[in-house]
Amino acid sequence: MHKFFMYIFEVMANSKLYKGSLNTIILKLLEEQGKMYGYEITQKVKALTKGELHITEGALYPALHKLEAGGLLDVEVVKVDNRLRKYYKLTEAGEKETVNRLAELEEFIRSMQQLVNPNWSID
Amino acid sequence: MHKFFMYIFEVMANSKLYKGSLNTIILKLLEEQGKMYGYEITQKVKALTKGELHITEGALYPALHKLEAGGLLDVEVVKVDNRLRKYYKLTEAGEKETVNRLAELEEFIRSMQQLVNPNWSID
DNA sequence: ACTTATGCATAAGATATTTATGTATTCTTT
DNA sequence: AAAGAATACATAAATATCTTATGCATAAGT
Repeated sequence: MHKFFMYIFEVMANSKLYKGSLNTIILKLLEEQGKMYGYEITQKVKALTKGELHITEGALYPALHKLEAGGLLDVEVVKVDNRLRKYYKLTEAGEKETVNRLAELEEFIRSMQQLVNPNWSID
Repeated sequence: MHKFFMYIFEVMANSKLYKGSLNTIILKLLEEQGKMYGYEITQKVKALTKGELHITEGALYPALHKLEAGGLLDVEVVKVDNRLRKYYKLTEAGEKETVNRLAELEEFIRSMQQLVNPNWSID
């Protein structure tokens, strides 16, 4: 792709990822997909959100390591085409935590809609 | 209220405020209400979200000061019952910025729903 | 050959929040 | 009347989460 268009795309794709949502996104994707590796997650998020949300590697990899350290994820290292892939999947604890995080996120979204879209609220 | 029940309430009300959303909440409330003071904002958010979202003072006051310093808010100090109130309202720049922030937030919510609620997505 | 894409990683810096205090007045309950 | 709770502001230290920058290495495209 030409550099100019890449620049344009960069600017367009600069939609904010609200802090705290990354872990929930990771957990949810793993719940759906079974297992994924880091790079795959970044691409999947781009695809699902049509380029709106951009997961940076500097955020993703530390997050994966932390989730693993916290016992929510298991890793399996695989070599494909002479390159490493680290496949992550939910542990049992991870599955339970995913339910909680999703409930929290949905609650947050509901709350935000009450604030932002007050015609839905009672008062 | 008894300390035990306050504790219980504290725990219950511990729903996460995703980082980055506070400024947008402030701007949106001011857009709706015209003018508000800090303490009023904390109470309004509690009321609108039925206790789900809890804006801490340690986050709110610095945020208000920064929005003011950035030219998005104007202040008016009023003495009521021998106590100070600092009423904030949107400047013209603040009104414009509110539109942008709300659009960003709605875009974020849309993206999250695509991720969390994939039955709405195309693929 | 050179660039882009794939795939991992980490460190430094920025930023937004929580937690912990602090001050002071008024209202409510015992 | 005393004590606690609510009202109203504020700030500093600690923590968390992210961006930006950088690094390494292989494969694929141009």
